[in-house]
This record gives sequence, structure tokens and C-alpha cells, in this order.
Amino acid sequence: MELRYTLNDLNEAQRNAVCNLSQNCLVIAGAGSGKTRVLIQRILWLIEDNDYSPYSILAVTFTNKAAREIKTRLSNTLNIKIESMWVGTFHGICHRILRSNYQKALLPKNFQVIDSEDQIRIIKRIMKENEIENSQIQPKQVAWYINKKKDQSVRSNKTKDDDFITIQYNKIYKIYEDYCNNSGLVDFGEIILRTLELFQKNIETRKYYHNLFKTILIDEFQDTNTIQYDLVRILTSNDTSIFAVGDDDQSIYGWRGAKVENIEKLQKDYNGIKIFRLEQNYRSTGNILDAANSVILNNNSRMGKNLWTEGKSGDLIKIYSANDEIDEANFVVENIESLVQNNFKRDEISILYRSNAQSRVFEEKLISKGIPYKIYGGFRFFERSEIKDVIAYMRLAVNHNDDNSFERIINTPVRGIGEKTKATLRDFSKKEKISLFEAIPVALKNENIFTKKASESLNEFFKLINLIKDILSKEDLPFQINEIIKQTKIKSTYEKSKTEQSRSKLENLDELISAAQEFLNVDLDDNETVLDAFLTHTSLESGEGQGDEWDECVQLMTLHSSKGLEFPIVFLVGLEENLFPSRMSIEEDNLEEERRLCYVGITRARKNLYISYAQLRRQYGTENFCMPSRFLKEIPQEIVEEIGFNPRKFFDRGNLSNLDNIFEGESVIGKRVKHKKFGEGVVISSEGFESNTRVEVSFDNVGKKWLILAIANLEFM
DNA sequence: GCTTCTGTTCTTTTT
DNA sequence: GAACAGAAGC
Repeated sequence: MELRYTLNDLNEAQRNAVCNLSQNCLVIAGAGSGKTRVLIQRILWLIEDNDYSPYSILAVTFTNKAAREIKTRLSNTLNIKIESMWVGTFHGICHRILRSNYQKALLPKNFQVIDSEDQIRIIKRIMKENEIENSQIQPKQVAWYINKKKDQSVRSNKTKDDDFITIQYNKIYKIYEDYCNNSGLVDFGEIILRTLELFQKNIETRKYYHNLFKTILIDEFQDTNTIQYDLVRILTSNDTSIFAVGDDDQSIYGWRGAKVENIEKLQKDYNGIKIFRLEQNYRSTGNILDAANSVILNNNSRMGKNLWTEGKSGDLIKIYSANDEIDEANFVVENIESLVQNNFKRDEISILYRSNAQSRVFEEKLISKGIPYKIYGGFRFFERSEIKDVIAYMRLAVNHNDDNSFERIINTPVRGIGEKTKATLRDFSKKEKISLFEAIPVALKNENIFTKKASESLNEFFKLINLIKDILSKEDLPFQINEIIKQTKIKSTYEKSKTEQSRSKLENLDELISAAQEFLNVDLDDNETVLDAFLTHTSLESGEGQGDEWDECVQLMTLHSSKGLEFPIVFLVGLEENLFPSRMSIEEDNLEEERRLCYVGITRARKNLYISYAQLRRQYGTENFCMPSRFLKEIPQEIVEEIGFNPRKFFDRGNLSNLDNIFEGESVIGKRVKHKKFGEGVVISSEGFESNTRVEVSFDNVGKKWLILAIANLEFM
């Protein structure tokens, strides 16, 4: 049945925000107050009641998932070509703009988007080739530095050399920039920076988009970073209106450069902006809301807001004290089983955790009980090595300058081209100033550069890429991919090895073909082919929604990816110090963002919230005793029901008795201790302070272990 | 040049 | 525990 557009089911505050003619609006909306709904209704109101063209509206979301959701909901009401609407992430929108303006943006027509893994690979190679090998400089950190610079619109020629490290960073940045330019590659940060520069340098282009976009709507505004803000700024003319929706309490991407201050900046830069507040929550029970409110109250830097509900207080929040991570998973999965028996659907239940690595235990338990589940994020489909190999073949065939793809596949599957041959080829391409791929035929003309065997292999490879180029001009995408997998011998190589791993890789390759199948009826922009669109899709989208389309799955994801979603039942797991809040954030004193993440987690729940923590957790191969997260203590005791075999009673804790005396001005390192289970040993290091103190003990019989002093109950000898 | 073994290091979140 | 790098042996 087709839904009709109506404003009737909005409350007054929501309706005020949706229907107003002020040029610029800022909606500060708490969790569950109908934020997305307001955004969608606003778009509909502009189109249906104010004669806006659907294509004159730019709506920016934070994730692809959110963009898809908005598009789906709009298409239920509007009878138009939704895909052509400007709804997407900053990256998606900017990419689309770059495609149509590639010449002005100084990009080749077939430029390709690379993901963070590619970026790190390139940096690694650059460091090796330029002999910048120093234990203090890690590729990951260099990538982080470059991305940060790009987020501040700082090009490599504008960086400042502060110390030895930054000198090296800047040197790599410069080479990396040249490398990407020569290879026609664009990373995530570059997509945004290029677009901003395009508008800065080309007044005509800027004017074109000023005329195109009458209004700009931005979801999750608290998560915009500096360059994204600048981009919004440059896209607004005197006639453009802004509609920003955000919640400072849900700002959880500071580590990626997000600036909550942008909310205040917006109020300064857009004079007379009208502010609306949505504080009535329609999602959660009173108890869940109380928990969320009391946790977030511990943060100092807040704009201030208190969510309320007309609903009932509901069930108590259940907090389970697990023996270890396996016991925790048992608890969660057993409860899921009984919930499903009580007529809850599996997709109404979610398990939320702080780090991706935590998902494994839950997966194993769910599999053993035969409960379907779906994991969001984590290992992304398109990031799997076998998938990236196939994509690299396609990319190299499309763009011969793509040295990164070349390096990836030149010897995958193995064809006898080793380090020596590669090095010779690299030298040659550098000397001739041509790409690695184009260097092959030229180099082969010179006798005796390579061994006879290497020459043959290179020649074979050259022919193979040309064959793929030919394949890509025939039939459709699924056929092409299937053919590539065969011709490159990727398929036969995996088929030969009979391991479980190879079998799953083959399955993934099949999934890639079905992903291509779904791509056949995609809407294309100007200047774009199906192949272009597909290759972009593989780096800009994670590959969610692929494969298992059975909708009734238990939902597993990190707290970060849960933002914007809601579930009747939420299991919030791993509430332990050093895990959540994470060790990094404790060390860097970044607890407020971590607390906001907790707030996000709690407010995902509509009806029932289960929280759990383990007293012992195996991590990175060792056993660690853990302390309950400080966030647990911030939830009012009256709305909590503590369950579990051996409740830790974290509310009463905090008294360290005799241990305090031992610490008074004296180091524990070197002291001999006795543990009930592990026996005797020597303390070899310690970190943290007060109730957070952890010590590393080298036990005589069981080796080294990290223990939490407050819990381990060590006897000092 | 390829494969296998061993030792080392790094462990947060994502477009 | 996994991913990676380097060495040894084929």
C-alpha cells in the first residue's frame, strides 16, 4: 500500500521544526526523539507543500546505511526516481561531484577510490623504496597523519616540519601525494579535499551547485569534521538554506576529526539560525532513559538536555556478572533463545560491543545453537583479500597507471615473478617515467634485463591484462567477473588447495558475482559506466546487505555502527575497564567521548536492556582479570537488577583495604606475591593508579599474567 | 622463486 | 591470537 504524505503523526516540537520557513535551522535532538523522521518529513514538506524539486535538495548522512534508509522511506511516498536525488554520505556526494567534474578537479576520467588498507600498502612501499625505515615511524601512523592533514585541508607543500618525526611524515606525504596523482588514485580524505578545492578554484562550478542546491540537510551534524564543515559552508550561497540535525551527546567520532564545536560554529556563521530542541523520547522505557540520563550527566562538556518520556518505566535493567567471556556469551545466547520462544523476532535483538574482536565468542555460540545472526561492520566484504585481488585486476585493466593494483596482483596467484624481477621493473618504470604496467613491453624489448623465465611470465601477465580489458567490453558484469576469476587462475588455485579457508574464499567469490548481479539495474550518473559505478561501490561501501538476505537475524555490531538504530532488546556486553572504556581512551584521558558511546548504546534499547561484564577475559592470547566498567556505577542502583552466579556487587566496591598501605610511597615492582590459583610469583611491572592499578606478575609455574590488584586478591609475602 | 617455520609485534571505533 | 616479517630449506 502506498503511504500518503502527512504531518499528522508528528508532535508539536517536531512539527515546528519540520514546517518553518526560516532560512536556516538547527535541530538539537536527543536519542530516540524522532530525528531521522524530522529530517525525512522536512524533505517531504519541501517537495509536497513548497514545490521544491526533489533534485534541488542535498541531504547528507553519516553512513551509507542511513542514506539508504532515507531513500527507502522517501520512495514509499514520492513517485520519482529516488536514485537521482542527492542523498548520501559526504564521501558519496563528493565522489559524484568529482565524477562529473573530473577535468576541473584535475583527475583522470577513470580515477579510482582506494580504501585505508590500500593507503597503508602504498605508504609501506614508499617507505621501503625511500629507505625511511625507522621503528618510530609506522605506516599506520603515517596514514593517520596524512588523513588528519587532509581533514584540515593541508597539502603536503603546506606542512610544517616540527621535529624529526614530522620531517619524515611530511616527506612521505609528499611522495604519497605524487604517487596517487600519477596512478589516478584518490583516498577517502582526498575525495573531500578535492571537492573543496574544486569549489574554491572554480567559481563557475561553485555557482552551478549554488543554483542546483536550494537547501542542504545534514544528519548527525555533531560528527562533521573541519573540512566537511568548510564544504557545507562553500556550498551555501545567500539563497541556500541549511537544516542541520544533531546531538552533542552522541558525538563519538572525535578520533576521526569530528568537531562538536561545529554546532556552535554553525550558530555564529549562520546568523539568525533558528534552533529547535527535541527532548521527548518515543523509543525507550523510563528506566532505560533514566540510566542513559544519569550516565551522561557525568560529562562536563555538554550543551545540556534531558530526555523524558510519557511511557512506562518498564523492566529493570539487568546486569550480569559473568565468570569469563564464554560465560558471558552463554548468558546472552540463552536469553536470546528464550526471548525468541516468547515471540520476539530475532532481528529485534541486538548484541552491541566496543571492539570488533569481541564478536567471535558470540558468533561461535550462536552457530552452535543454530541461531541466524548478522554482523555489521568488522571485516568488510570488499576488504577480503580474494575480493580485492579480483577488483585489482579490473582496476588495472581499466587504468594502466594504477601501480597499486599492479603490485597487488603481479604475482597473485604466483606466476614466478619475484622480488628481483619486480625491483628491475620498478627501476625501469621510474627511469622512463611510465607506469609499471606500461613498462613491461618497453622493458621486454631490451634483451637480457630479465631471465628468460621472468620475461615469459611478464609477457603472459601483460597479455592477461589485455585479455581482461577485452572481457570487460563484453556482455554484463557478472559474466565479466566470472570470466576474470577463471582466466586469472584465481579460481583454479583455490580449487586445488582443499583447505576450509580456500573453500570459503571460493564462496566469497561467488558472492562477488551475485553482488555484481544486483548491480545490473543501478542508476548511473553522467560520465559513468556500470563498471565505474561498481568499482566505486567496492571501496565506498562496506558490502553490507550482501548475501544472507534472510531478514530474521540477531544483529551484532559495534557501538559505533549502532548509532541511529534501535532495537526492542539490547545486550550491551563487555562493560569492563580497559575494554569499555577502552584502555586507549583511559590513557589519553578521553573518557567523555567514551561515555557518550555508552549513552548511545543504552539509548538503542526500546524495551529491555541487558548489560554484562566478565571477571576474566582472554585477550590477545593471555588471561586477564577485569574490573567492572566505571559506567556501571553511574547507573542508579534502584533501576538495576544484578544477576549472575557470583555478582561482583560493583556498587559497594572501591575499598582496597590493606593494598592501599602497600602503595604508600613504595613500589610494588619486585615484590613476591601469592595468588590462589596461579601460586607464587614476582611483580614485574605495574600501571594505572588507585582502584585501576594493574600489575604484571611473572608466576613461577604459569608464566606472565596481568592482574587487577583490586580483584586479584594477591597476598604480599 | 616458493614454501614452511619461527619469532615478533600489536592489539578501538570507520567513510 | 592473528597478522606479519624474516630465515631456512627445497
